[in-house]
Amino acid sequence: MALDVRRLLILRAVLRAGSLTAAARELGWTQPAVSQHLRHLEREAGVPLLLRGPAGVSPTEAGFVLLARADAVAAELHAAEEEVSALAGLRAGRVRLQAFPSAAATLVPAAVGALAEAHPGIAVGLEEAEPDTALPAVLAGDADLALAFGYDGPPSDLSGLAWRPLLVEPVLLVLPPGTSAPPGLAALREEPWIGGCVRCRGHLVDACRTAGFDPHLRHTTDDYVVVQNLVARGLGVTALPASALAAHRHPDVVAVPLAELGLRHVGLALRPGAEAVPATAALVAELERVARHTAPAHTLTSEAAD
Amino acid sequence: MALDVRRLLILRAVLRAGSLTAAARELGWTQPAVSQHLRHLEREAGVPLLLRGPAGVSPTEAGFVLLARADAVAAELHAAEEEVSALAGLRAGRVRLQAFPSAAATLVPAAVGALAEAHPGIAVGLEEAEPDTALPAVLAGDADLALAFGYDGPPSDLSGLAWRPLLVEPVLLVLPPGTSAPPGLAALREEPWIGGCVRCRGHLVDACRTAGFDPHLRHTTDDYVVVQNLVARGLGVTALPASALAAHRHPDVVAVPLAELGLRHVGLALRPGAEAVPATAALVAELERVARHTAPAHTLTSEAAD
DNA sequence: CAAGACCCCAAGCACCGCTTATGGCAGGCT
DNA sequence: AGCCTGCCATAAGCGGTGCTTGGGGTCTTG
Repeated sequence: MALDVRRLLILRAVLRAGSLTAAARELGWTQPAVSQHLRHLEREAGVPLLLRGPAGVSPTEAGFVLLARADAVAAELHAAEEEVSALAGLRAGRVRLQAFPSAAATLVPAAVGALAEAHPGIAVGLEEAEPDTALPAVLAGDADLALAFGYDGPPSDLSGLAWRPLLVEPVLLVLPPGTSAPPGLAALREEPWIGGCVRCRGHLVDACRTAGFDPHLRHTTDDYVVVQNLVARGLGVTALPASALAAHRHPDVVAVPLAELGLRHVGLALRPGAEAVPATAALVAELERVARHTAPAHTLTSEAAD
Repeated sequence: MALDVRRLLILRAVLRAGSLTAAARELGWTQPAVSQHLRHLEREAGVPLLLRGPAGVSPTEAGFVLLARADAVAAELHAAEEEVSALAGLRAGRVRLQAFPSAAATLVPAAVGALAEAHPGIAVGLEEAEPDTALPAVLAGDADLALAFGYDGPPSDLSGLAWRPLLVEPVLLVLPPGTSAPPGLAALREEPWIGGCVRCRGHLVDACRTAGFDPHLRHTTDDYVVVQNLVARGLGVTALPASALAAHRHPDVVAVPLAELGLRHVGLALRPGAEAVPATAALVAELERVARHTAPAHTLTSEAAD
């Protein structure tokens, strides 16, 4: 009593063609092949579906009922092919991207803009999120792509995710106006420090400890505009990655590269296999292109020249 | 790019189960079987449909789209099975019956009534029609069943139709009140005759010619009530099959059997194969049952005893 | 009356599609 | 840490589905 869907579609072909022979021609088969399928289908149905006449076949009531259902199935199938074809051809698709603030301000608009121009059907949804929330979101399937970072290497909590590095950028010391570049981090041991996001703060403390002191964290904000305003007023010193300064640069603060602050590795995290999804792949490619073009400016620009 | 419907349903099972292994269990297969089907489906689609994780799979956008389509297909399939099952179980169905007047007045109501009681879901549509129109209607598919007749044998124009005999009935001479049974047809050569339907008229003329004369056909009507009223007024004589008299019997006319008038063969015409359609078969069986019970009354009743 | 259309049936064979067997990978338990 | 147990993929083998060819029957058509 379980009907075979394929045979339902064969029945449809037969009824549309008007005879088994004609249907077989359309399907590229021989007539007995169609005949056997219909016999099976009739056995499954338990009811005759066709009346065989000398000039072709005509549906019984059951055949007519199944024809209507088969038409609906064929329509669904056709629609499915259309939709998948649109997804494969980048005429449709949706990518949910989570990115940390400074990347959301620099890389993302350029990449998403270029993608929107090349493929208007692709809808990119951006959500600003630090790696600590973005990576689990991708893992849980709540996002397709996370623009994340790690210090001195990829993020450590990439369990089950693939990592595609985009760029490596220096971390710069950010000092109040008029300050001259210190010889090293240890020279700033008595200064009040401004901490950024969780991950950045942790890295800053690590770097200071390596330099031999625990920094006095007087202020904490993950907003790179706020940070620079505080520094500009002389209320503290801090460290910022190059891209944060590229996103916004307070004209008065002094930014100098310092090897002790290490490097920030920016990249994309996605679930294994997701790179083969066309829309995702297109956005990844666009982000990689943008990163290639902007990375040299970040990594090579000597901010000390300011 | 042509998607296989069955694989669509397999994808559905996988996404509902959450993993290939679980889906395989549900389908009664092994895991690699499901894995291969999905690989084929993804190749057909040209797009990844699933992201494989360590704890099962989750759909990509394309997979999600196909899932929705597969759900619709499954729903259609299920509905198709329901409908066919109802047809097979006589819980639904429609039979278009064409019957000649006297059968429509006797056999049909009894049979259709019994069928309606036994299977309320079966809808019988009756159309009154002489064999000359009923048989072509069945052949053309405009009717499922024709209650028809032939004189001295089944109808001659059964090209391509199957014939199921129901009963054989005598044709009776119908005479005005007070008339006594004539020795033979030839004794009525000078009487004014009343002709019935085309086929009946033809048979009457044939019988008279065999008896050696051409009958004077003064009146013509296929309505057996009208015929008897004319006879009752002494306006002519005629011949009527037993079932016409069973349907309506004018109290005054005299009806006597006469071998020269031959026998009328009543039966069912249907397209070959149609007897296997449950609803049709049920009506056929009911008609045969009714005919078996009423036929002896017709054939054996001596109307001359009136 | 033969030719051509339609159908069914039977037998053969190829390939699809399932199975078994094996390996890799990630997470969770002891 | 190391094993164990999920998960999935791959490869090889084999059975059965499902196609083909070949032949026969019936009804319409020229």
